[in-house]
Amino acid sequence: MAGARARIPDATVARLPLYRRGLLDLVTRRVGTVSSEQLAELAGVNAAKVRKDLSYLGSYGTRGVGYDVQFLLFEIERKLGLTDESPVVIVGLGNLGQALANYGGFRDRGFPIVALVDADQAKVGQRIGALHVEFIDDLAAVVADRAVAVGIIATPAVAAQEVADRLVAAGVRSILNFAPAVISVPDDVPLRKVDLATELQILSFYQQQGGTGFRSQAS
Amino acid sequence: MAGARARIPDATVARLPLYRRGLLDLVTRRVGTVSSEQLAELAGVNAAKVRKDLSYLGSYGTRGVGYDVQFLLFEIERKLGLTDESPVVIVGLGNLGQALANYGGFRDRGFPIVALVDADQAKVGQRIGALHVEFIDDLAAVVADRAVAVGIIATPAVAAQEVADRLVAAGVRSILNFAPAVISVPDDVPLRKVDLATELQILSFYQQQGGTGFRSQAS
DNA sequence: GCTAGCTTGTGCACTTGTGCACGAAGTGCG
DNA sequence: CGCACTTCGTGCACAAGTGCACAAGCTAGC
Repeated sequence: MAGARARIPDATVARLPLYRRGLLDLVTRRVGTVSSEQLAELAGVNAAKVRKDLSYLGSYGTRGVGYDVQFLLFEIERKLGLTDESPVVIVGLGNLGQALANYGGFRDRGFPIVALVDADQAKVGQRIGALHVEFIDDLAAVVADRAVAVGIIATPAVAAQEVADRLVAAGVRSILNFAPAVISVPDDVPLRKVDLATELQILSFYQQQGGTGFRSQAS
Repeated sequence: MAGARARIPDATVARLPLYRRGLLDLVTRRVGTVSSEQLAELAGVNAAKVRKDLSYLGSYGTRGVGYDVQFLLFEIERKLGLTDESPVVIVGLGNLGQALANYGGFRDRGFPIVALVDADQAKVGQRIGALHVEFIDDLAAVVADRAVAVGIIATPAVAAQEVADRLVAAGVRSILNFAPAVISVPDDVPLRKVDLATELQILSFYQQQGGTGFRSQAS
């Protein structure tokens, strides 16, 4: 019974990309089926959790056999909404923004970067990778023309909220914030924050405490 | 009653850097005391959570008044182990590694990057920012000489585990992994993983579900 | 000193997440 | 066919995290 399952828990959603990566690995290795045990190994979690997580998607496994790699991969991608590409705009092209612009990992996984914008006229026109930097006032036009779905904020903290407002106004549907600032957006715009220094500080705590605690994970 | 409090919950540890950032903000604005309400606003969480989190550190507030900004900041930094700098080595200088090397946010927050290493001889000697790239076989010497405490893995996925092993062998005390791979390290080496594409996939899910879910946060 | 007004610290109930343990269901061999 | 074996799906108990609500404690004004 697949249709109309209960809501997928947040913790499970956060793990689906891990399973997806493991499955992609198996696909390239021409593996046809996988057990919860093996997938758990690949994703770095325990087998019971894998089975429970996957059961939220539907009953896609076969007892005594395991999960069909291709099919499961497809179902996970469908649930994650990765069937179509989601064009991305990066706002702010300091060091971090430039790096993200050059980082191939996004395009490979269905999130092509289609525009770069900055508020600094000195940066406008500059070429980074295959794109050139555009002026932030053109954001609305850029988003509309290229069907941009995701906005990445890589500006200094002080500019983050204003950029977020402009991204939302321009019609971007979700936002990933790298600026070390708390920003607020309407409830219907999913927002996530990544702060590299925060990660180091958390590591520092556990290291000081003498090791163990919070094995792996993040995101 | 400050001494020998119970263990600090993981969820609280993950928020301490947020409070710290808010407090730094207040310091520059010359604010002397702060209420849980205000700090909650700055950190993007609710006030009850702030109070409970801070109570794990000890009873550092004053009823009717709030928390002393300077003092609280100091206590949080002490608990996070940020009293001394933690030198960082970056392994792997592709796009992401180079970006991280140029990103000033680490040094500013007590994590100076003191070495860059790569397995590719063509990259060795190349200058990035104030540093030049060194060969990975010299890792142990580099770590020992410059008291490196943290290793950042920014290599392709296939190399991640081997690099992790070498970092641990060289004496690095904690690891931040940007490679899209699950790696394992000894229990006494704190490990965190950041995967940028994972974040986008999670956003994609909530966006597809029609907005709400998992407001802010990450890390 | 006393009262009015804040703000902290925490007990408690509730929600979410985790993982064991086991029944259900499928495979394959003799 | 029947049996041994594998592996999923899930009920259940426990652990962790959250947030309300309120008593305790502090300040300030008179």
